[in-house]
Amino acid sequence: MRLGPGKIAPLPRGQSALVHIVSGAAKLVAHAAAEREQVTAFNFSGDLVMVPGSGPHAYVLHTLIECELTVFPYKALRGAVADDPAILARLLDNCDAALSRCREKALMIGRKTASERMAGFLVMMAARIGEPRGDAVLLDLPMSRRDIGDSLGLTIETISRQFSLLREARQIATEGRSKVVLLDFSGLQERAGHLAELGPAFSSKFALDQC
Amino acid sequence: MRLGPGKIAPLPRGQSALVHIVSGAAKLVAHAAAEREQVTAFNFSGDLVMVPGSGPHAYVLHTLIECELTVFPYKALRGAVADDPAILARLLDNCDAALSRCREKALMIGRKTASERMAGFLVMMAARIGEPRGDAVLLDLPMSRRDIGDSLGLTIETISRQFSLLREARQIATEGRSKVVLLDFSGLQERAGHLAELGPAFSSKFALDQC
DNA sequence: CGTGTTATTGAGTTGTATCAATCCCAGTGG
DNA sequence: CCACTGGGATTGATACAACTCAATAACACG
Repeated sequence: MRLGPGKIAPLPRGQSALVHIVSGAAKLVAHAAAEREQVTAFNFSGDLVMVPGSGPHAYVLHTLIECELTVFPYKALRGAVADDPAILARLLDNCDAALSRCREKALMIGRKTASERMAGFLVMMAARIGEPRGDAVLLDLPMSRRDIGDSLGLTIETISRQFSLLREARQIATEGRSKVVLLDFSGLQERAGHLAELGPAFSSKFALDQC
Repeated sequence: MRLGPGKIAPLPRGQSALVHIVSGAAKLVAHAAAEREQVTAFNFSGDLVMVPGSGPHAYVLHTLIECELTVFPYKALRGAVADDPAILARLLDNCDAALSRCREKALMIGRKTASERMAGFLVMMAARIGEPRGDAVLLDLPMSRRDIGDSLGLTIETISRQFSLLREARQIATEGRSKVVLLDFSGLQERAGHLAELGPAFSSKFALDQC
């Protein structure tokens, strides 16, 4: 399946789906109420995303840029591989990594300031899609300020102000709407309040989804 | 392993552990910084909890009341069952349920008001440890106001004020510090902003952990 | 080079945190 | 059985971080 940017992935209704992002970038969105959305995860090429089909809130997978997707109805897939230890183990490791990231996200949203969340987001994105440029890291973010806000539990205005503060602090530089240069990576980690480096669950490999 | 109330479960350092709560109740705590903790999950008898051993923040399992625990070093367990599809499938389903709950929690913390979070918490706890009493549901909460606050990303004072508001609204009644009677369950669901009933991932069975 | 969308910046408001007193229970010992 | 006691809970007053509303600026696209 190929989708243009800003599209909603057509998934089977009423049941969970496992989506493989062959290429592109997407966001998994939970709908809390009208005009109140929470971005559960950002996903990039190679990721496997579990999209819940039932529960107290509705989930939707939005493309950020053009995407190639492969969609599996989860229940059927789960039944078909019930006696294939290799695939089960792979799914388990993916799910475990996604759980770790989701917990980190809950901690970030629940107990961190806007400044700490912003720095944590940039460090996380650097681990996912950052390209080293000497001492600095180059990021080309496919998501809007609104998406970042919906991911961190903040408003677009607060995101924008945090970008401005980080620019003033000379920890980042921005080029256009989407490009960000992380000039002081260790400073950002410190600002994020991280105790240690990000582990394997936060890198690109074996990612069921990203937070 | 048997532990009294308010104890920290002794787990192997530097590696992840899978803990089976044979009996009792516990909380999984993430340490953001001094005096800033996030309760990642509450767990009750029968639960399997994954306690991450590495990552950007430190995790600890605290008992709330007396507990019997069985601790497995996760890496060793994961290696030992690598070709056992039944156990892998069980772990996968547990992990999947935990991920669903953690996502709901992230949504709750990121995009809901104190009132909605409090109602959501009570509905969630009712699904876990509630006892029906005619139209009402009886809850005996093993955790303190501080624990609830650390779980919902709020302070003890805000939790206390929300309890008072719910009492004034005649949606709950309280007896002593720990007992809560949910007098208007559907009203609480509505207040929580839930679109549908809680699904199987939120009941007691097959719970890797609770949010 | 318009034109519409997204981002930035400013001013003012608000929900929750913080600080500070009580108050109330659950143990403990008399 | 009941006073004592200490930690948790409640309530009130105030502060502040982030939200909301509003106006301008910057970018991307045709």
